[in-house]
Amino acid sequence: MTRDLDIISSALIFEGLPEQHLEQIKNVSVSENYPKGKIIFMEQDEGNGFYLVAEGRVKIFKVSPSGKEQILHVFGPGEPFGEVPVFSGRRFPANAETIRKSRLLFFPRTAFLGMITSHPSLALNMLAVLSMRLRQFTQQIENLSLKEVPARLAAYLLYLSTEQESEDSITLDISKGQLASLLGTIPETLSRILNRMNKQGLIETKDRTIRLLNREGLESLSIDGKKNEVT
Amino acid sequence: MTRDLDIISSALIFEGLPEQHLEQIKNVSVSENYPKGKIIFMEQDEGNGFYLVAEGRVKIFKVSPSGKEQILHVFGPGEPFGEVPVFSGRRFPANAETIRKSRLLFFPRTAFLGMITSHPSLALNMLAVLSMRLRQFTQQIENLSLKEVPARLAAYLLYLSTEQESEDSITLDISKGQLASLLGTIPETLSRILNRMNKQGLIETKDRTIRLLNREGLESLSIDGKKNEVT
DNA sequence: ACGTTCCATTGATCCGGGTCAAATAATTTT
DNA sequence: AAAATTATTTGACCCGGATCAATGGAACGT
Repeated sequence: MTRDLDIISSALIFEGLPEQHLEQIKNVSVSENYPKGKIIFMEQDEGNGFYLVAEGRVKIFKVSPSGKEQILHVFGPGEPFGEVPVFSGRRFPANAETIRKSRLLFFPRTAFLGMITSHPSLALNMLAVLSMRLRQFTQQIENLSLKEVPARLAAYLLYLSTEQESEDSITLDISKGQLASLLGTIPETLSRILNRMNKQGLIETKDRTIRLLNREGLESLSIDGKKNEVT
Repeated sequence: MTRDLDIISSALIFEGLPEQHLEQIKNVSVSENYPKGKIIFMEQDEGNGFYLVAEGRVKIFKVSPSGKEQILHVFGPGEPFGEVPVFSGRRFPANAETIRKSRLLFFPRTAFLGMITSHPSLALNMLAVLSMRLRQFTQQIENLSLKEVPARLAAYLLYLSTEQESEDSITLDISKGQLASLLGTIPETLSRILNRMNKQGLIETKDRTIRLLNREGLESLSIDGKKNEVT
C-alpha cells in the first residue's frame, strides 16, 4: 500500500506546497477502503468533504430514469473528486462508485476550507484543478453534441495513446461497457464501431489491447468525422 | 450606463468583500464596449484575463467543422466568463461572442492573481463560481446524453420560469435559433417540438412569449420524457 | 471442472432528429 | 414603404444509433 504522504505529495492538487504543509494536510485526511462496485456517494447527497484516490479507480456518473448511464469521469490515483459541494454549498450533482477495489483519502470540508484561507497557493491549485475540469467538460459537451460516435472513439483512442506513452499499442483501462458509457453510447454500438474500424485498417483489437495502425486516419476521423479520403 | 462599482458590488463573484477592496478591484478592471455579434475571443486564443458582463449579453459556444453550433452558456450582467485560462494556464476552450450590444469589464490575469493571494475570500468566491459552473455542465451533459429534445426544452422552460418570477408566462431572452443551439439541436427541430407542445396543451406560444399551461406535464416530460399519462 | 453470472458480439428493426428545400414571417436597411 | 436580409416554420426524406433478441465467451464462486 502506498503511503498517504506519497499520494498527497504526488497529487497535482497539492503540487508546490512545502513539506510541512503536506504533513498538515495528511493529518486532516481520513483513509477509507472500498471494495469494487461500491457507491461512494449519490447525486443529491450532502457533501461534507472531498476525496482523493489513493489506490484503485472511481467513476463519476449520471443515470437516466430508463437506466442508461453516462460516465463523466474516471479517476485514478492522485486525482481528487467530489469537490463541487465543498465550494458551491450545494449537493452532489452526480454519483460516484468504485470500479475497482480502492483506497480513498477523505478531506473534511471545514478543515480543508480552513487550510485554504491560510495557504493561498492551495486555493490556486484548487482553482487550477476545477478549471481543468471545466475544460474537460467543455470537450465532452462538444463530443456529445457535435461529433458522432466514431469520432468520439477515435478522439478517445488518441487521447489514451498520449496518456500511455506506448508507441502505437494501447490498453483500455476500463471495460468496453464502461467505455461505451463514457462516450455516451451503448456497448452494442461501440462493438460495431470497433469492428468497422478494424475492417477499415484503422486499428487492430485484441481484447483490451488496441493497436493504432493509422494515426492520420484516426486524427482526421476524430476531427471532421471522415476517415482520410484518398484525393 | 450602470456604474462599474455597482456592477462589481452586485456580482456574486465579489460578494461579501469589503467596500475598500471592491474599489481596488474596480481599479484593475478595464471597461470595453462591443457591438452586437462581435467576437470577444476564440477557442485556442491565449487568455490574459477574464471578463465580467456589465451590460448586454454574451454567448460561449463551440462550432463543429460542418458549422453546427453548441452554446455552452449565455451570460448577462454580473456574470464573469473566460476564467479558465487564468487558472489552468491553458488556452480558451471555446469561443465568446456578444449577442447584444454589450459593455464588459476586463480583469487582467496577473493583477487578479495578485489580489487573490492577499484576499482569500476572493479565492473562495471564485471557487464557488467555478463549482457552480461545473454543476451546470454536469446538467448539460446529462441533458445531451440522457434526455431527448422535448425533455430538454421542458426543463429549460421550467428553469426560465424560476429565473423570471412570472406566474406562468415567460419570455425568451434569446432567439429561437440560439435556444436550439443551447439545447443541442437545430431550429427546425425546436420549431416542430414547440408546435407539438402547443397541440398537447402544455404551452401556448406567441412570438417570444410562452405561457406554461401545464406545469405538471412539463415537469414529468422533463424528467422521464413522458407527458403525464392518464392512468 | 462446472454451472452461474456477467460481458461482448452480431443481426433485425425502429425511431428521433438531422438534412435539404421551400415558403412565410419578421427585421433591418436604404 | 419597398427592398433586402435574416429568422421561423413546414414538408419530404434519410441516417446514425438505440432497442430488442439471441448467441458465444470469459470470469468467478463453490
